[in-house]
Amino acid sequence: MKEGPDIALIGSLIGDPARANMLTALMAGRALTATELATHAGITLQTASSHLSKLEAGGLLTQRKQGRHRYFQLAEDEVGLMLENLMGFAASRGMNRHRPGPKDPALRKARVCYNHLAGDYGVRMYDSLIAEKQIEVKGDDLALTPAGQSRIEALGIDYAALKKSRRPICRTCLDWSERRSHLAGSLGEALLTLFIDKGWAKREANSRAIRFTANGDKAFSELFPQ
Amino acid sequence: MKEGPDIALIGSLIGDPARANMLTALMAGRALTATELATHAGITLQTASSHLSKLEAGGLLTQRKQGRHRYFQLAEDEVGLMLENLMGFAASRGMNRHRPGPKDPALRKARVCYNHLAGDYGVRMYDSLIAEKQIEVKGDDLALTPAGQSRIEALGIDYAALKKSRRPICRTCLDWSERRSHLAGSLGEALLTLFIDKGWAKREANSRAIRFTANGDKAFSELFPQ
DNA sequence: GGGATGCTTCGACTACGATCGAAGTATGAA
DNA sequence: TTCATACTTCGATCGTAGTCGAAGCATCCC
Repeated sequence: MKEGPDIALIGSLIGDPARANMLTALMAGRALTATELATHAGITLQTASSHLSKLEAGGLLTQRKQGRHRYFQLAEDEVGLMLENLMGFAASRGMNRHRPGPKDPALRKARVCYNHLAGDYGVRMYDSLIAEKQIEVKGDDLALTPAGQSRIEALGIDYAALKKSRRPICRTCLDWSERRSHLAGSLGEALLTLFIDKGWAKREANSRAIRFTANGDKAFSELFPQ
Repeated sequence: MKEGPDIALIGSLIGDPARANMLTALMAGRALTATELATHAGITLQTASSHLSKLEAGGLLTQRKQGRHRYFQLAEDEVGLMLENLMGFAASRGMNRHRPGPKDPALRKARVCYNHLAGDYGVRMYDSLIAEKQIEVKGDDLALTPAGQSRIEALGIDYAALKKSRRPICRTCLDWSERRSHLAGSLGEALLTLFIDKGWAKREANSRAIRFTANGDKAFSELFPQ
């Protein structure tokens, strides 16, 4: 009895609809203010404030003060991974809050998973990187090969900077729409940033969806052939 | 707003301490009766009954009637995997219900994860199988190699029977104590059953811990060298 | 300074869900 | 049949957590 870690604590944190909405909104990767999160959850600012402090106490969120705003975001990569995993499970049980709407296909095609690319595009990129041996599965985690390293540097990603951080560079994340792995970690983040900086892809407002431009689509397909 | 699957539903199911205790108890893999689960959770039978019907409605549990008993167990492999994943997250946040006690080391050494072996032994077995190319990572999932197939048949496992089932034979599961992968799926289950049938290992009562005998220890090390 | 805006804290209300006693159903044993 | 066990359903109670109004800080702008 009473063995192991306390899953009830996290469960209850996620279990409240208002908090779940906030977390889902934060899965889009942007840091959001308390007011924004309140409207996302459909509650008043006071209530949101109380929820946010609980989520922060539980280690799911961190806040940054900037002027008179407080920006909240998911505390670490692990939080995003855990949430995506839960979403996958919920989706597999048919626990959907909405009948699949017009937005759904866009989300399945390409979306933000906290800070990296997910959906069909995310999986395609991952598969391509594996097939071309630029990343490889090493025991339990993912590693960048020398070939992969020079490749991403050619793209303009600062490998040294990635390496300096304590965060893992590569890591897998389970996709709830595709039910397949895609690339997370600081490299996953850097790649998504790159696509956006280059103007290949754009985030849709108030959504996790990512829209690729015609050029971006072409460039992406060339970079990551099927 | 309101995108994606409803994580609040599962969250709230897991979020109640009584239900979390029941689920944790069921992670030991045995099917338990309502009365047993009630004592595990420290509540009366009536309350337990209400919780159990909720968990069943949520698709986390299934029940089997046997005489006047009702045996409850986790609905599918996915449920166990999801719970172990949550435990891993909770453990990483230091959310423990108890100060690490005397039982803790035993659990870390070898324990049941729903229906397969986890802990140090589970990870060792997994690593060994990979190193000897008896299972291999194939894209996103695990596959038994021809060498692995004849190997497990030599051990007395009915490969044809495993293959017939719709369940995946091999699959990875994230270990919350080791933070590494170990082998789940029907093969994982068959192997654990084998160890117990051969008398190499024994389940401890009312615990997820598994105790290997001296002989079992030796046999295990020979079968799965480091 | 004065007046927004953004957010937190306090206090009170409310509703939902966990809880258990009591009664009801089903299975098994004698 | 009768009694015992295993469990469910009903009904009532009770606590707690979510909710918001009002007031209190903090920051920024003019």
